[in-house]
Amino acid sequence: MSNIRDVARLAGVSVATVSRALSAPEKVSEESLSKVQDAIAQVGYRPNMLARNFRSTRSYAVVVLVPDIANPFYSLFIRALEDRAQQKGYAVLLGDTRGTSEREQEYIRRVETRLADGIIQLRPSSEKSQNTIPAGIACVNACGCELTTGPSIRIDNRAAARTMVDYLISLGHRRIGVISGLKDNPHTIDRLEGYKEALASAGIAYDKDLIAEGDFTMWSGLNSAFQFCNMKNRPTAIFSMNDEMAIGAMQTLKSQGIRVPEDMSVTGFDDIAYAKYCDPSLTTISQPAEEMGKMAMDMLLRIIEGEPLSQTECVLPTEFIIRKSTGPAPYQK
Amino acid sequence: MSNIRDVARLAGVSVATVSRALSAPEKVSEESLSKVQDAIAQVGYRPNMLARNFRSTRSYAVVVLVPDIANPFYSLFIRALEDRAQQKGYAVLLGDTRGTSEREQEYIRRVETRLADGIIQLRPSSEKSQNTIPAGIACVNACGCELTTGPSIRIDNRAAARTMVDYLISLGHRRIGVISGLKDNPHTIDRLEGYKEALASAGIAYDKDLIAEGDFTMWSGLNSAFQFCNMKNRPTAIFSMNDEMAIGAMQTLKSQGIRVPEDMSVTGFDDIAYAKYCDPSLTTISQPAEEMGKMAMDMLLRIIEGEPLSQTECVLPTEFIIRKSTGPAPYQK
DNA sequence: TTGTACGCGTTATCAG
DNA sequence: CTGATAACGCGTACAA
Repeated sequence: MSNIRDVARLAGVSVATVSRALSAPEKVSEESLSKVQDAIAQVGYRPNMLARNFRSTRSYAVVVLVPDIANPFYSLFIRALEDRAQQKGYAVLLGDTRGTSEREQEYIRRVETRLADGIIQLRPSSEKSQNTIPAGIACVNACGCELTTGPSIRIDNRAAARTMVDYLISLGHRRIGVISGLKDNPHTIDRLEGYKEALASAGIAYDKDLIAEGDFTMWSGLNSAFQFCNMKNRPTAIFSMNDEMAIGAMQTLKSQGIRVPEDMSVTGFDDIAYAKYCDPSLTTISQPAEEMGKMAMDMLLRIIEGEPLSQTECVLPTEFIIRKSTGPAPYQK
Repeated sequence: MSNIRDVARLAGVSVATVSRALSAPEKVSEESLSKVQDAIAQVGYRPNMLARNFRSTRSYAVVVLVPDIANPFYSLFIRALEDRAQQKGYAVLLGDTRGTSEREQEYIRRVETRLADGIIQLRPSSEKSQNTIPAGIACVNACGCELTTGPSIRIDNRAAARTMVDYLISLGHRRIGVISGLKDNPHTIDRLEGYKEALASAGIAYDKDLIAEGDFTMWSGLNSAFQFCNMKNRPTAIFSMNDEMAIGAMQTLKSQGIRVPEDMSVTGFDDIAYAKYCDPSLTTISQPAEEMGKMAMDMLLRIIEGEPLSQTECVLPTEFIIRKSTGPAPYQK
């Protein structure tokens, strides 16, 4: 509970000297410095960062807005973000929005009231999905899409999806079901685009009955898969827009006696930790979450500190990972 | 960028009145109130919380120390903690320690320098595993064990483990392998105690060769399981100290042609989301993470605000969940 | 190199 | 009910 004045008094110097001893030791004589250090140790002085932040009108904290922290895909991002922030002396304020814009508003308000210096957005935003973050607030989207406005880090979702579907087609699949995210989710849109491109270039007609709308949860994957099981002319492969839904879908298929990949191939997206361990292990697209988080944080801090940005949008490469959930299309009568 | 003085000037009142209009509107006349509100709207005033916090020597933030945010078990806790903190007007500072006490120190320092008002510890701590949190810092362990000192929320790990092993024994298993966490981890110690108790009361001798040390990761479960596969007299059941290791272990068993549960039963601990969806679904112990997080946060905020604690240690009930990874012991020659 | 003095935006006290 | 003013702890011109 001691303050800088106590230290100054004990050391026999002024508060200014103590302040300098802490933030710019080279501007203080050896003698004063050691006297100050002794005094600090003696009274157990800890600078009051609340006061320091107040003075500098900076909180040295950054809000990370995440739709759901329990989603393992976001966990990877957050770990990278936190790591980087810590390195640079910033704190991460966790903002689990639970998908509601109401909660999002509360966190935005934290920036407006100076409790945070900026925002990392972990939700794909575009012009359509109303971007609720007011202009004038430092913000980087670490998980963007093609239509994202403002600074962002992203992958090429369309190209990645296309790669995946091209691969399925190369295995002989012609009827390829899709388990998508919510219809208006920008990732859904980009990835669906890639799916359509792949079909088109193989001369396969797009059939909207092959699109099942999920919401990126395992549970929705489980349900969507039933839709395909019950079709008279069911698909021979399922392109799921994330790993969790793919895993849920495989569960359903197994329960219906459909073998993966012999009877039906299944693919995921994201490459969460579990994708490698599920049964069969999942063919998927790996996102460089670590790298993306790091870059997003760097970009945000640069904006906050008023440094120039070399680029405002950054597209990182994905990795296509073939595992055991995919195989040749079964013979169709 | 406008401050309370600007508002006061525009509204034609004093700064004190503006301050009161915001924090105690009932102490201000209707007339002044509306003048103030108009002025606030007009200049787009946002109170500077940095100044407010400085004034009140409180940051209204709480550090959540977590060994690894990517661990799905902790995610559930964090979600509950964040939810509760948000409700009560506190922010959550994410403190991913990556298991290092160095990082832990940095976050403790944040409390000492007033950047946070207290700490939620999501690591089982005991007298032995040196508790690095200095006295005088408000701290609650949301994930305690029997030896945890200070305020804590926990489950009865020993009893839960015993319930699980009793169940395996009731299925006819006599040789029950254990995949433990690190040896000195308090959870490991408590759960191992429960294991031993169950064996003892069934008159089964404890065999230390049946204990494989893991580290709570899927990978370590995968490895540990090999140890059992290769034994001449291999166990008929594996009691894994968390779900991830159990899932890893099942992967190994499958790869070795050992069927679960026909040839070998496997059990987990925690009941993470995947436990229900893996194949076969996992018999496990469910911890009330939501409730635990909520209670831990409530307890911490009570300490911070100087309110009396009705109890300093709280033990919550677990749920024993039987799924498909366990079955009768196979016939042994 | 060092010290003095002021300001940052807010709340609390106290007198009106 | 209202207003003037003194804190809160720190950084930093400016003067010495």
